Amino acid sequence: MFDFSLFKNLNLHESSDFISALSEIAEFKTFPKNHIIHASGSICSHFYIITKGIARVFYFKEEKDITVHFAAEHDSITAIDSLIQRKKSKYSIETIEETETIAVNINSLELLFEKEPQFERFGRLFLQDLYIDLVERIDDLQLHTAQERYDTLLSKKPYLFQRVPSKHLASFLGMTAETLSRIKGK
Amino acid sequence: MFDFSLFKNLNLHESSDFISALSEIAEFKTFPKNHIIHASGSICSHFYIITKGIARVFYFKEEKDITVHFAAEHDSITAIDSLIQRKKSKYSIETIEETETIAVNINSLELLFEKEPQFERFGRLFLQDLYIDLVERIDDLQLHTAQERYDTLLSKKPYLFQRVPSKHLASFLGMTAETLSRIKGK
DNA sequence: CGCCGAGTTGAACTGAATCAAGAAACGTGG
DNA sequence: CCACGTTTCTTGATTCAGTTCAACTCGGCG
Repeated sequence: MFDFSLFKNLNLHESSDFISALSEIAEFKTFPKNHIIHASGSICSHFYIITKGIARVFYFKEEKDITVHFAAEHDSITAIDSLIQRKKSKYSIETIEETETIAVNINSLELLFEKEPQFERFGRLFLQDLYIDLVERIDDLQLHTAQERYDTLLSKKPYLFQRVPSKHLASFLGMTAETLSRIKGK
Repeated sequence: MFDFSLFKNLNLHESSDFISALSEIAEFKTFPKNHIIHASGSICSHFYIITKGIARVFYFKEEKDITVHFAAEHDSITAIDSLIQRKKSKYSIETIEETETIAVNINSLELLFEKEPQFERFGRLFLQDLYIDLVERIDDLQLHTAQERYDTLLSKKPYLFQRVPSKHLASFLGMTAETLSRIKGK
């Protein structure tokens, strides 16, 4: 069985049955640095829990590479639009460091939800967390200056500034690389 | 039984059992114009499906009244943070016109999910729709000009421009009332 | 009729983007 | 392990979209 305690969104006490079931449809996968785990335009087949390393979700908007999500140890990562709508994803997933993951096949997960409806609960709770994250991100983008957005991210996820190229941080923060550089220089 | 065909997020063919169950925990409620249905700082007890009228979700950020959601006929409205986290909401809900709703008690809904886990599916599908909406909103705010955001909303929900005061549209679009006025004036 | 909030219009200001050029870091092959 | 070319980062000058502030108009309602 996999060690799902590595995944912060699961509460082990409440969900050991689910974890057993999950283990049966999961497998270890390791990817080298700067590797495209999932390419946009295809349906994303897996949901990944990162046990080591760091990765990002991004897409191209008018030729610009926009990062929308970072995931490090204990985080999960997937092409969320594909997972939700079961259609080709506009997002790609790329490792930033060499990355070790527990990969859960999404079709198998759907089958599990059908067979054991009580596990739907975890799908819902997981989406709820994602939703809250997204709401905070909107607040941030709509109501704060570049400096404030930088400060917020720095306090929430300081390790990103050590491990991720600035250009990706800049697009994630909704500013140009130049602006981020100037903010850092102070 | 209530006519849930009035709610676009439910597919009647797939979910008639769920609709029967939902009907038993729902009731009609009508609110006058400019009425606060739910006040921030309290836990939101209901989830509303609007059958007539229009309402908005808003909150105060540094004294400014920010609208984050509009709902008209066939839409649902609730204080989403309260619904998800079962805690005091930072959002308020206010009618813009006289509004008729089907009100579903959230505690009853939770009990229903516990008793009939197969209904969790609807909770998940509903959240998925919300999530997709939110992702589109982030894209919009982060990557488009005020003019483009105006154009997008005008094509998606033209009726808002007839029925909602401009100041609320402006805050929803992430711009000042002055900027919106200038854009409209062209 | 007069008031007040909402909407409009103009002028000045500003945060951040763009454009440009140079410096530093990176990885790739010899 | 170094040399080279490419990408990333920094720094400066300029521009621009959108905000702020202020004055004025309009429309609804007591």
